[in-house]
This record gives sequence, C-alpha cells and structure tokens, in this order.
Amino acid sequence: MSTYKTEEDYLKHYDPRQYEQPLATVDMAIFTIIDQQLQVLLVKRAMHPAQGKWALPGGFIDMKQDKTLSDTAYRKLKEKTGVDSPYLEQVATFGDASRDPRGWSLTVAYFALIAGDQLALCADNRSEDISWVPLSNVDNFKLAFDHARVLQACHERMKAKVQYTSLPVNLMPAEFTLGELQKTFEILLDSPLEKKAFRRRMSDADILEDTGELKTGSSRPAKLYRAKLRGENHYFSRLMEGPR
Amino acid sequence: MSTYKTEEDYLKHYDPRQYEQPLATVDMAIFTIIDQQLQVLLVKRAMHPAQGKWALPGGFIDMKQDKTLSDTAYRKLKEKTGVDSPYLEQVATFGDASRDPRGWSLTVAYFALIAGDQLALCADNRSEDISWVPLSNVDNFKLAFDHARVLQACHERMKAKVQYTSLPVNLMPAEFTLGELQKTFEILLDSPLEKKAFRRRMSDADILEDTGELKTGSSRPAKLYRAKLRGENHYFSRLMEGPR
DNA sequence: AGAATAGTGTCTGTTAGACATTATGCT
DNA sequence: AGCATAATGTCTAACAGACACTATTCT
Repeated sequence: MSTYKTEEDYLKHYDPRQYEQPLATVDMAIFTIIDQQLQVLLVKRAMHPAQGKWALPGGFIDMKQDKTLSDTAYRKLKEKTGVDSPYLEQVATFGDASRDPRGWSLTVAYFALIAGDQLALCADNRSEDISWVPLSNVDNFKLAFDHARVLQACHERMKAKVQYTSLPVNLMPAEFTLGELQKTFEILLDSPLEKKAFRRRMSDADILEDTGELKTGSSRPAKLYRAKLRGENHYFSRLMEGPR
Repeated sequence: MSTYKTEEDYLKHYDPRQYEQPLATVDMAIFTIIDQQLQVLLVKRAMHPAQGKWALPGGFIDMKQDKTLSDTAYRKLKEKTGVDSPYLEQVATFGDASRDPRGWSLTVAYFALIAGDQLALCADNRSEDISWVPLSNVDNFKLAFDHARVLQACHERMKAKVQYTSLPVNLMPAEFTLGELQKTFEILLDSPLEKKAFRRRMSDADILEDTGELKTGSSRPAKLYRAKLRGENHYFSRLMEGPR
C-alpha cells in the first residue's frame, strides 16, 4: 500500500527526477527512390558523440514540443526534408546500456517513405552534411551508434511489407502508370515481377483509380492512376513471389 | 561544431541529468490458454498512480539490473509468473505527454506466450492482486493508463501472426497431438479451421517431429509430436483463412 | 515500317477448402 | 457393436506464374 492517501497527494509529492531515466530518442530511416535506386537519408553528426560519423536522422524527444512519440518523428522528418506528410511507420525500439556512450539509452525506430513528387522540396537541403545514399552503398558508411542495426531492421520491415501490402504506392507521385508502380515494387524488392500477375493483383485489390488521363512518351501512352486512399495499405492474402 | 576537442572530453563533462527524459517502462501482455480460452495476466496496482486498478504487468527499466530492454521484459515476466523462457516479442512503443499522470512517458509493449506445461509454475502466484483473465472478459476491467490500447495492440499483433506463422506452437506443452495444436490455433484465431488443410499445412512446413509415442484417450490414439525448434516461427506464404 | 512499351488472353501448376472415407482405440 | 476421434483420399475452385499475343504511339 502506498503511503499517500490519494493520487493527487501522491502526484503532488512526485518528483520525476527521483529516478534517472534512460535517454530516449527517435531515429528514422527515410527512404525514397532516386535514379531507379532505393536511397536512405543520412546525416553527418555535427556534435559529439560520434562527431563526424554518418547516422540516421533523429534526436531526443522534446517533452515541451512533442505531444506524442510520432510528433518527434514528424518533427525530425520535417527538419531534415521539409516534407510533412510522408508515410510513417514505427518499426521497433532498441535499448541497452552500451549503444550510446552517454549511458543507458533507447531509440524508437521509424521508417518513412517520401514520394517522388515531394522530393523537390528537400533538394535545397542537400548540403555537405546530409545526403541521400543508395542502400547498396550504405555498407561503405560506418554508421554511428547501432544505426547499422537499426537501419537493417527498418529495411527488412519495409521489404517484408512490400511482399504482402500495397506499401510502394506511398512512394509514388500523385499520378502514375502501372508500369511505374511495378518498377517501384521491383526496386524495393530488388527482384523482377511478372507483369500480368502484378496487374491482376492491383486490379483485384481495387486500390487504384483511373484518372482518365494518359501519360505519353516514346511509345504507347499508358493510363494514369491515382491511389484511392493514401497512407493506408491494402493487405494481400498471399505474398508477392516473383519468378521462381 | 562542438566546443569539446575530443569525445572523451565531451563525455567527461556530460551530465545525463542535464535534460529531463521521459519515464520509460516496459509493459507486457502475457498470454496463455486455460479452460480452452485465451487468457491474459493482469495485476492489481498496489501503489499510486492508478492504485487499485488492474493493469498489464510491467514496470520501469532498471538501469542497474537490466543490460537491455528485453532484460526488463524477462525480469518482469519472471517476477510475475516464475517462467523464464517464454516466447517473447516486442510489439510497439507508446509514448505521449498524458498517458501517465506523472508526466511524459513511454512504454515498450511486449507480448509473451506461456506454454501449458509451464503454467503450473505460477499457480502459487495467483493471489488476490494478480489474475488470469479471459480475453473475452477483459472489457469488464477498466485498465489503468492506456493499457486497454496497449493490450489491444498486443492481441492484434498476436492474432495476425497466427494467420501466417507457426506461433501457436509456443503455447503447446513439450509433446502434443495435431488435434490439440489445431484447437490452439482455433482458440487464438477465434475461428474454426479445416482439419485436412491444417494438417497439410503443418506437414508441408516440416516443423514437427513425430515422437513415436501415442496419446491414448477415449477414442483412437493420436500421434504425439514435438516442435523441431522452439522459439522460432515458421512463416507461411499464405494466410490461414478458415472456412469461407 | 520498326521500335518500344501498354495492355490482354489463356494455359498450367499449386494449393487451400470441402467433405467423404477409412482407421483404430474405447466402453 | 457402436461411438468418438484420428488420419487420409480426392475433387474443386481460386489464383499466381508463364508467356504469347494484340494495341497504340513515336521516330
């Protein structure tokens, strides 16, 4: 039994500084496609610890500014990219005594997808200390803290979801062709897909809307579609398998 | 640029109390099957805040005792149930300014599955203030904090995984029949399954081992199986759908 | 015309659902 | 024998993979 009569009484005497808490941060893997390649945003750390090392964008929860955990994620994302309505998904939380030299720390990892047509917004941010890096090249960066592990978890979760949801739609501009959408799936999965099977799957899912317009190019024009609902994924009952 | 020359220098002057951190806890939904029903362990809070209310077992990360986040989860689980090698999976982290009256807090939610044959261990723990509650009855408990939401997330994740993994094997005793395993799937999914489809699925997955023994009862004896590997799940490429 | 990409028709193999049938122990 | 449950045989519907074929625009 508590020594306080009421909860108000207890709270009046409660000092949050009584017990030291772990450091709490949010880190995120922000993915986009540039030059037909999956890329992730990395920042070069300006301050200690791990000064000069590349890391996932992120930072401490600001108990003043952030009402919720995802506020922290959205705030960091806005700071780094200027984008404010990406697809955002929490992946996992990593916490232990040694991942940060400042002490016991935990980080809540998110991944974000930024559509091609939002990318222009953050072009001016491409300074020396912030850069899109192809995932195929990320091994050449010695990431700070345990960010290699965090990034891997984000990448794996994202790839897994591409196999059974319509997740890649979130990387598309407002209007796109089925060919472009398929290409996006293929880049994320790093594996080719059958055209007919892919189109059947999309058609059965009923998640796309014909705009009535056509995209003309160097060959037969393709129908332009838009997503019926953005931000929400459709779940398929089978995995997308690709050629055997 | 930092004002410190080296990282050592920076760390020497670093005071973790400089910035107040959110309260960090681990909460868990511990599931088992009793009386052919899915049940979850709830504890009655002995202390403020939310004194007297029922809640998911959990508590603060102990930076002294716990090397990692999952250490906290295992420690709490051991304290409440006596079980020390359950199936344990992190679900999500919930954090905001208002979920705990003491201030900005976050909780990392886990779910655990306890096999039938480990249950005896915690029978003596069934005191007034800790109890297995059928999930169908949990709505009658006004859970503390945001634990209703946390429990719901744990339950949904668990149910979803039953549809495409061999997760329910972790709720089985060391040896079991296919009929018993199917019954466990059905309890978790809250939906009947086709016997032949179920057995074909298990057989194709090649995750069970015939013990050579039989379980006799009031009718034809059934073969006893054991899991080839405990703690690891098999992933199916299709969802288990049940009758249409 | 020929290149290039969009879009469709259709065959096949795999597998889950349905349900009938056989098997084997118990009382 | 008759009941109860275990275990299997087998038909069918659904659907993904494969790939050929047609369609439409551009140069």
